[in-house]
Amino acid sequence: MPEHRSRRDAVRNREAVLAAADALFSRRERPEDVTMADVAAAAGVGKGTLFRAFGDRAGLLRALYEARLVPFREAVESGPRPLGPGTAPRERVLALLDAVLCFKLDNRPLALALEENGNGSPYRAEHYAWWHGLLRAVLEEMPGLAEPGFTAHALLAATRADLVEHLAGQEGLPRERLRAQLAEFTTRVISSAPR
Amino acid sequence: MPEHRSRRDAVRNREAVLAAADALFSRRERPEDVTMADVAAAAGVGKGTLFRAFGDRAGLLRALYEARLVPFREAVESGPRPLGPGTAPRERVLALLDAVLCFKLDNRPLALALEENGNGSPYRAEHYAWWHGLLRAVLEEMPGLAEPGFTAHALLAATRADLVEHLAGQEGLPRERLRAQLAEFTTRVISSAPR
DNA sequence: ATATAATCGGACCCGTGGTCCGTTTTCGAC
DNA sequence: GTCGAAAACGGACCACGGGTCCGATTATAT
Repeated sequence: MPEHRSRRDAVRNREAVLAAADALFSRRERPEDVTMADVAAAAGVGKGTLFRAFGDRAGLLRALYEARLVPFREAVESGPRPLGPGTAPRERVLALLDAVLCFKLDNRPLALALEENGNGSPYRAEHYAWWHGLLRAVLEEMPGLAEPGFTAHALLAATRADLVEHLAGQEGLPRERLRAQLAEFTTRVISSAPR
Repeated sequence: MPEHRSRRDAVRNREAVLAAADALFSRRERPEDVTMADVAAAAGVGKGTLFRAFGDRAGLLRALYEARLVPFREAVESGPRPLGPGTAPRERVLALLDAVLCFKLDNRPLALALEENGNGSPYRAEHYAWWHGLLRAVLEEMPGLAEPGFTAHALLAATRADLVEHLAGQEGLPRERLRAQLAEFTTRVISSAPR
C-alpha cells in the first residue's frame, strides 16, 4: 500500500487552480495584472492553498507552461518527421524553431509572463535549458558550423516572447509572414560557412 | 528671453540623483533591489523630488541609459570608421553589433534593469527603435538580403541584456570570446543568400 | 465513531512604487 | 536689501501585490 497519496481535495484544488489560471492568462491581455488573488478567487480557493500547491508565482507559471509543453516534448522526442528524431539536421532545425515560434504564438500571454524578468532570468529556466540543449545537439551535427552553443542561443533569442508579441501584436504581422521570416533567417544562419 | 529656466536647486538635485543612481546601479549586482528610496537617500534628496524629476522608475532608468548612450550615438552618427557613416555595409553591421554588445557588457546592471519587462516591452523604448532603424537601414543596402526589418530584430535579440548576462556572468564566458562568437554569427547571417 | 494529520482559506504582514501637502528655497521686482 | 509669489523640497502617507500564519475544517485509517 502506498505511503500516502495526496488527499482528494488537494488534487482537486490543484486542478481547479491550474484550470482557472489557464483561463485567466489566456483571457487577460496583460499577464502582469493577473494577480495571485485573482487566480485563487477564480479557482474558488484561498490564497494559502494556492501558494502551498505551487510555492510562488513563478512556480504556478512554470507548472502551466510545462503542462502546455508536453505535446511538443513528445512530438520532438518520439514524434514523426520533421520534428521528431531521425530527421536531417537542416530540416529539423527549421522545424524546431518553427515549433517554438508557433508555441509562443499560441501561448502569448503565458510565455510573456514566464519570460518576464523578475522571476530570475529566463535562461535559468529548465525548459529553456532543454530547448537549448536540443537545438545545440542538432546544430552540432551540421558540418562547418562553429559555436553551436552560441548559435542556439541566438536563434532562440529570435523567438523571445516579447519580440513575438511586438511583431505579432503591436505591428500586426500575420502569423504566416512571421513564420516565413524566421525560417528565412534560420536558413541563412545554417546555410553557409563564414570566412 | 526665455520665460523661466529651471531653478538652481532643481538642476543640482537632478544631477545628484543621476550620479547617485549611476553609482548604485553600477555597484549592486541585482538591479531590482536598488530601490527608489535607496536612490533618493544616496542622493540626499526626498522621494518626492526624485519622482518629480523623472516621473517614475522607468523614467529614471531611461535617463541614465540615454546619458551613457550619448558617446555611442555620436560615434555612430558622425564618428570615424568602422562605426561611423561612410563605411561599407558589411563592415558596419559587424561594428554596430559589436558596439551594442560592448555597451551592454559595460553597462550590465543598467541594461538589465531597463530591459526588464514590467516597464513595458523593451521594443517600445525609443533607443531600441533607434538602433533597429539604423541597423535596418544598413542591412537594406546589402543586396540579396530579404527582410531587413526582421533580420535587424533577430540580430539585436542576440545581444539581449539577459542573454549577455547569462553568458558573461553565469557561464563566465570571457568578453573577447563572446564578441568573437557574435561576430561569427553575424557574419554568417549576412554572408549568404538563402535558397 | 474517533483520533490524527493534512489541508483549507482569508486575515494579516511587509516591502515597494508612487502621491500629497505643509515647509523651504529661489529669484525677479522694486 | 527686501519682499512676495511661484517653484521645489521631502518625508509621512497610501495602494497594492506577493507571500505567511494559524485556527477551523475535512479526509482517511483503525
